[in-house]
Amino acid sequence: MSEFTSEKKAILMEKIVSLCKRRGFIFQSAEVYGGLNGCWDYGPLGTELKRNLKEYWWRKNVQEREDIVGLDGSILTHQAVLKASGHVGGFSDPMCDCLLSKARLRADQIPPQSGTAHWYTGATHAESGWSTSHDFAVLIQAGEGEAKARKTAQQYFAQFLSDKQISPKTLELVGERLESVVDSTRFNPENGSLLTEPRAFNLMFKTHVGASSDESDESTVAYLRPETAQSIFAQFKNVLDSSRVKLPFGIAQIGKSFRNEINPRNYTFRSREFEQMEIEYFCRPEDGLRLTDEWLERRLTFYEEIGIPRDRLHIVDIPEDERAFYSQKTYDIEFEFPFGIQELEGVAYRGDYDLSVHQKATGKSFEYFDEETKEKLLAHVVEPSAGCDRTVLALICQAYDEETVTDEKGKEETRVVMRFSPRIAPIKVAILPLLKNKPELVAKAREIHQMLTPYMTTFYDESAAIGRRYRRQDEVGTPWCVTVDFETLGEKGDEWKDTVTIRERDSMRQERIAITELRNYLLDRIH
RNA sequence: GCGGGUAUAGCUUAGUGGUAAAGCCCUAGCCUUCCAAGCUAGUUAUGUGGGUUCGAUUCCCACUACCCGCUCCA
Repeated sequence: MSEFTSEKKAILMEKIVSLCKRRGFIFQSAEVYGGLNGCWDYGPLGTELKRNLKEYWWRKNVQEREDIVGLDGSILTHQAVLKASGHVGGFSDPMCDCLLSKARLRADQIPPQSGTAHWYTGATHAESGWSTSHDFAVLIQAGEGEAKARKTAQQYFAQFLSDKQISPKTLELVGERLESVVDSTRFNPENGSLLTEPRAFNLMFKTHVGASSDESDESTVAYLRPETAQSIFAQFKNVLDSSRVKLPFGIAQIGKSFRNEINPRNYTFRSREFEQMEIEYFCRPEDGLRLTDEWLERRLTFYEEIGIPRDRLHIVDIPEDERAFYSQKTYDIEFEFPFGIQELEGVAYRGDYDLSVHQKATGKSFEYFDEETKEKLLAHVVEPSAGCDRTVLALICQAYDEETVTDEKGKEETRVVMRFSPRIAPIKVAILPLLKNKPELVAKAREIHQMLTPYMTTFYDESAAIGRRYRRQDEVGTPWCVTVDFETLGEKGDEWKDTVTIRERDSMRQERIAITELRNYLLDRIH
C-alpha cells in the first residue's frame, strides 16, 4: 500500500467500504434512520470473520495455555471501580478553545507564558453605530510591540460584525486595562489570544441503575466500561482464590467497551462502541520488563498467524514522556491502513499501579502469597490490549486485492479477491454442482455439503455459471471451492468416481480429491 | 470541536422546477461439461424535517450521516 499515493489510498478505502456493504461485512448502525454517529453493525460475513478472530485469540491465549484463565465482566460498571482507576477524575482532558482562531488545545500542554495582558471589554464602530461587549485579552510578551494587542483584539471583535464589509482596523476598542502576568496558561502561544476556561470532556457513557432511580441521585450513577481491564483488576482476588493459579498468570477477557469519542473517524477504526481483547498478565516485579518483550513477540506471531505479515506492522517503543506515568514500558503495534499507520494493540507494563489503587480504595488486600518464598507481594502486570474491531478492519484491508486476469479470448478483467487466511475466512468452503439442471450433480453436492457443515462454515450455491460462482466466493474470501462434476458421478471412468474438483482461491488451481479425504484435507488447512 | 465537501436503486454513476435513466449486482425461468457466457421476465432509489412554489429530487434553511484537512485519541 505504501507505493500508492494518498488519492489512490482514498479510492482503495472507498472500494473496501463498498465491498463491505455489498457483501455483508459491515453496515452503518441504524442506517435506515439516518445512521448513528460512530456506531457500526457487522453483517453475516463480518460476524463470521469477527467470531473467527475472537475464537482464535481465545484458543491461543486461554485454552491452549495453562497459565491464563478467562473472565467475562459486566459492562455496567460500579462508579467506585472507575473512581479508583482514575477514569472518573482523569478520563478526560481539560481542553481550551482559542477565542480568536477556534483552535482547540489541551490545557496541560500549553507552555506557561509571561508578559503583559491587554484586556478589553468590547468594541464600537463609530460610523455605523455598531458595538459589541465581550471580555477579551491579548498577551504581549517581552519584545513584542503593543500594536499587536490592538490588532489581535480588533480581529477578535470583528467576528461579531454582521456587516462583513467593515474593516477590523476601523473598530474602536473599549475599556483597555493592563495586567502583568507570570507563567500563565490562559493564552494561546500561537497568537496571544485569550483561551476559554479549561473544560473537561469526560468520554465515559454515564447511566443510572434502577428503574425508578432519581437522575440527580449520584449514588445510582454507573458507567458503561471504557475498557475491559478494570473488571479483571476488581475480580483479581476472586480469580486467585477460585482457580488456584500461581504467578506468573494471566486473566483474559474479550468484550465491549464504550467511549464517547468527540470525533469518531476512519470507518470502524475509532468507534464509540468497540470490542477489546485484553490480557492482564500478573507477575513478580523483577519479571515485568522481560515479559513485556516476550508478549510483544507473542502478539506479533499471532498477527502473522491470522494473515497480517510482520512487515505491515510497525512497533513503536513509546518514549517515557509519552507513556502513562505508571508505565515503565509500552509498545504500540501499528498497522498500515489505507488511511494511515494506526494502532492495533498496546503492550504495556503497568507495574503494580492497578492493583495498588484498588487495594487502597477498598482497604482490602490484593496481595499474592508466594508459597515458595513465603512472602506477600503486590503483583505487577503486563497488559497486551488489542482492538478487536480494529483488527477485523486490518484483516479486511490486508485481504483486499485486485488482480488482472486474462480470459481465453485474451480479454482482460479485474478479479477482486479477499485473501483471508483460511483460519479466519468467514466461509471455509463452497460446494458447487457444476450444473444445476442435472439432478445427480445437485444431489451429490448437497450430500457433500451436509457432510461438511458440522465441521466448518460452508456455503452451497447452484445458481449461475460456475465461473461466476467462483468469483463470488473470491470476493468474500472463501479459500476453497469444491465442484461436483461428471467425473464425480463416474461418467468419465471408475478411477474418478467419488472424487471432486477442489479449486484454490489465490492460485485458481484445481486438483482432484476423493470425497472421503475432503474433510481432513480442509481441516488440516483451517486449524 | 473548527474548516471544506458529499448525499439519486444493494453497488457505481446519469439527469430534471412537471411520469427519474443506465450499467453492474440480485431474484425467477430457459440454456450451459470449469473461471463474472447468452436469452426472457422481475424487485429496488432522490438521507430527514421545514420553507418558497400550482408543483421541489432539483432552489433556500435546518438537522443527520459519511468523506477530506486540522484538532483529539486518556
